[in-house]
Amino acid sequence: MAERAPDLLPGTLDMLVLKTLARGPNHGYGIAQHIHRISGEALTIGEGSLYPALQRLLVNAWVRAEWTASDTGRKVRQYSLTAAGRKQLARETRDFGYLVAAIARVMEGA
Amino acid sequence: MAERAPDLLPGTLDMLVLKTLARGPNHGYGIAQHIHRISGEALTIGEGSLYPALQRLLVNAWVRAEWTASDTGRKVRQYSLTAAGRKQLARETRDFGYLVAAIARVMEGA
DNA sequence: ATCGATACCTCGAATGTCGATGCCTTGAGT
DNA sequence: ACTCAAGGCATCGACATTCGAGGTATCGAT
Repeated sequence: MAERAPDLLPGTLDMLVLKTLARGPNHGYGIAQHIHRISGEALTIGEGSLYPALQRLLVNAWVRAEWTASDTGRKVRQYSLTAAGRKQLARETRDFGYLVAAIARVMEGA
Repeated sequence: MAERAPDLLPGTLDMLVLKTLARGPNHGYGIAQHIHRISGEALTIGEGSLYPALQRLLVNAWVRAEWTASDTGRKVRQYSLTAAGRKQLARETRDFGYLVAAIARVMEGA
């Protein structure tokens, strides 16, 4: 019965993660927090969405992962964008723009 | 392995269908064609997506269906928007706007 | 007579999100 | 000393949606 608005537009998570990593390497939790904060708390990335997404990106070699020690000596997994990831980000950004523009045309009832 | 751009932004189909019906009653095929045409051929609604969507909308009473005879005497199923459907369209349109705005904030790296 | 467009619908596979759960560490509060 | 929140990684099963293919049928034109 609930008509909940989704936390996310399905299919856009990979793009958001790539974009976040384009600002510099980051770890999983940090990525989620950055997206949450910069979106004005509108977007909340659950861990059950985030880690599968990172796996996808790893498999496609769009990101690279490395276990490192954080400033406090704690182990964290640092993700960084690859060259292929940068290309993929450009592709997804462009395609997303096309789709939104197409939807806008329908919604404006031109 | 294919990096195809999706035909649709998942989760937006119901909204597009409701919006199309807001212009007046239409039948399934006509809805798909309208969205295809007005989007500049960017959006293609497969029938395997369309009819399940129409079922969802029927179940929620956001649209009404009626078997009628077309001008050529052929039976077609005419769908039309209900009052509840109009409200739902407003909701989805608003929520979609929020989501796109939130994504834009991330993508602009504000 | 057959072909392509119109028109309806269902099915299975693939994909992606989401909430719950589990494990571990660090730091702050009591 | 103990607890508990927060940070941090990850997986699992349920659920929804899209998508291609398949199935049926009518109509107009070749």
